[in-house]
Amino acid sequence: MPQTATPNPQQFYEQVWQLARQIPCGRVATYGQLAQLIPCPDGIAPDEYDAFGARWVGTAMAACPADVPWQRVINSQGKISQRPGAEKQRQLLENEGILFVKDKIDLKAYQWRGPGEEAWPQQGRLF
DNA sequence: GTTGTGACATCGC
DNA sequence: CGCGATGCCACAA
Repeated sequence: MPQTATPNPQQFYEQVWQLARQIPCGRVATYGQLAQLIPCPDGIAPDEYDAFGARWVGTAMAACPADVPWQRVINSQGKISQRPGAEKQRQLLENEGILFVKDKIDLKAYQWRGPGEEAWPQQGRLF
């Protein structure tokens, strides 16, 4: 008899953080992408999770520890979400080798595919 | 126990 | 292509 929608919300948060830590340098991931990479919690409908899981990721990232590269997590628009220090985040991403085009980055080239891509054949540098 | 807000994504105009 | 409005859950006061 489920009383709460998410039995272990905090565990879900740890999943997000752990997944964010696996993002290699020079790569970025979207909130929706992380949400899809994480299995939907027990008792949650897949469609519901797919629809709003991204928001839980955002909430989780809102309280992410310092060892999490939150800077590599952006929205599905390929832009940096509205948050204090957004400009600094852009600098950090540029420092990793990510090129910004009109405040946007090419997710098609920089979006992280998922666990397993962390080990790139060449020192993780694209060019 | 209730109310308000949020580091998103999607659809419509 | 840009902007506005919508919907879920979780957390803090």
